[in-house]
Amino acid sequence: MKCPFCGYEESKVIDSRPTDEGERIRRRRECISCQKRFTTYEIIESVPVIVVKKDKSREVFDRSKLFNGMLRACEKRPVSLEKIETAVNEIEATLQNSFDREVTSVHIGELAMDKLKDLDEVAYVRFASVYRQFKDINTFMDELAKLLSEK
Amino acid sequence: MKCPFCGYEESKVIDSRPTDEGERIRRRRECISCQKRFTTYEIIESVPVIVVKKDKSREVFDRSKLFNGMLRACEKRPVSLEKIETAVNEIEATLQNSFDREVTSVHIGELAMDKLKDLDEVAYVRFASVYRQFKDINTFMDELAKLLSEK
DNA sequence: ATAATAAACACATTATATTGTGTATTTAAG
DNA sequence: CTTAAATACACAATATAATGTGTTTATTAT
Repeated sequence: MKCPFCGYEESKVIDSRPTDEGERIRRRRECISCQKRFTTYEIIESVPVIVVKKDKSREVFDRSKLFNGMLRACEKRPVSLEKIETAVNEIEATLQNSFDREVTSVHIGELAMDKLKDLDEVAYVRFASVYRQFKDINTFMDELAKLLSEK
Repeated sequence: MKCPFCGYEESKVIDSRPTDEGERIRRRRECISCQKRFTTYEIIESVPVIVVKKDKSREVFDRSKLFNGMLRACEKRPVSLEKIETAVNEIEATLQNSFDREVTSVHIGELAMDKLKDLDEVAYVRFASVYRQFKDINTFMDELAKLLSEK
């Protein structure tokens, strides 16, 4: 590993300890060239889940959006909140455990539909028909208008 | 290192490569217990940078705040997560390499705007408008008009 | 569409990191 | 101000990671 002080490309480990109950490894390194010491951490690759929509735009996965979408689909249907919550938990876990950094909105929609299919057929059909989103420059203009009016 | 899947506390390295010109080490690990694989990165400990805000109050530089601000600006825009991440990395590196332990929030905002200008004009205008809090509304509208006419 | 780049995978050989034990020092908390 | 926790440091014995080479797949750019 490159030395942060002199930029030399080799350093050796002089101490190595697990931290945070094994979640990380802290290493103390020493530069081969300048002998200066520094600390490093080995961490598990962070996987922020990003949703890629049909128009290729991206946004952070929002659990509550998914929850609300599924809840709307289940309106006046015999599906308990607990069941929806469980379904959302399972979908979220699926996204976290997949090592894809980006997931398509279509894929999430499919996961949601799979769950709804098992929960309630009517809710499933509703969701399937509503799961469409179009965003363009007009959305942007709306946001701007809102910001301007606040001023 | 603890397995992110089953939580078992031992895993072994099956591949190890330097990345980013030796700035990091990427390792591919396999859980001793469940055999599932995951990726880790060894990175140099970040030296805390202090941000001086407009009201002269100070706080530790929070990378994720900058990331989120830029991500918000890019919301529903065709800017990949990787590009934002790269921009944030470069800004963070700039801050780390500056000799000053303290940086103004204004300076960070300018660095972010410079990056966004190259990534996406709409994102840039959004960020700039929020960041400058509409001090010069006409300049802002001019930029917007320019963007719309290009469409 | 395709070329270039990066990540994932495999495997063998060499070299280096890990771990226990112990002390000292710094940092955070009461 | 004192104590607990985390970090830094040292060293020796053992186990594991690093590296070269090469193939495959996935991602990004042209």
